[in-house]
Amino acid sequence: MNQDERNRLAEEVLSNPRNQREEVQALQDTIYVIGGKWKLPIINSICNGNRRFREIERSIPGITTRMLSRELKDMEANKLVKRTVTPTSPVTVEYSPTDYCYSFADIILHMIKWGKDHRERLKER
Amino acid sequence: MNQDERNRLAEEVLSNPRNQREEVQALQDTIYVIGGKWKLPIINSICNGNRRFREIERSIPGITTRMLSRELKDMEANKLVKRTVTPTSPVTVEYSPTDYCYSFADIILHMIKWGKDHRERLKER
DNA sequence: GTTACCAGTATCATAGAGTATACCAGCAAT
DNA sequence: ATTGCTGGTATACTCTATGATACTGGTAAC
Repeated sequence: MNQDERNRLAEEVLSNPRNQREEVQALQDTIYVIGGKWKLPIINSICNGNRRFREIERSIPGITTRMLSRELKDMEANKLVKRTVTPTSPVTVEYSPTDYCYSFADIILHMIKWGKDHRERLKER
Repeated sequence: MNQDERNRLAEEVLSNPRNQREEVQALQDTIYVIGGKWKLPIINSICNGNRRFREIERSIPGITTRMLSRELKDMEANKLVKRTVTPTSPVTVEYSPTDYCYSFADIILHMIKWGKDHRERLKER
């Protein structure tokens, strides 16, 4: 992201000093939806093409079956993912991203970038 | 953020499918640093020009003195903010953002934008 | 018939994130 | 002398997000 682009976004997003309250609100709303340790990694995994439960599970080191199950339910309720069951035998379950889910792409990309830069910075010492 | 810009960022950040692990790592590192309910609102507040303890506190509805105190200590230890004491009487304490702190600007801007868009979406129903 | 994969659920335990409330010393203004 | 500001601490409590472990019912492969 270059400075021009950042300025444009800042101008679009940040209104005037008076609306700081509104901005904090917006920030906290977002944190509420994608907060916690696993939601963003899950969104990222599904947006990266993982669809099946175990596939998603394996793609996220450290997550437990229980947490994945809970988060996916939560995210399905919030229309972040779509759960499709195909009645093969045994049943095939697929999770797919919604448009809503993709609306976090920018945030996730920036967070991945930050994390990578962070590692680099640590290495340099 | 337009599609071109997004593609450029995606290309820069997302390597190839083989490095999904690394991406999850990067994402989780970032979540670890700015996770929780208050860190991002605090960073945002300080980057917006708030400097004094009570000033920051008042700018973030709902936060308690204790949480702000804890988080600021944590963030100072992690070089996210700088604490300056001026020996006036009584002493004046100022918190100021470091460059490191500003490196979250993009993420915060996008999260504020997401939160605002989210509210709009809810209104429309 | 044993092992392994799928998509989960059930149960129990726990650290630590977050809340509530009160309090402190130093100073200024009324 | 009382109220209110500053920059916090202290104590006690709740609660929920997360972790660990085990289990299930169906299927297929060896």
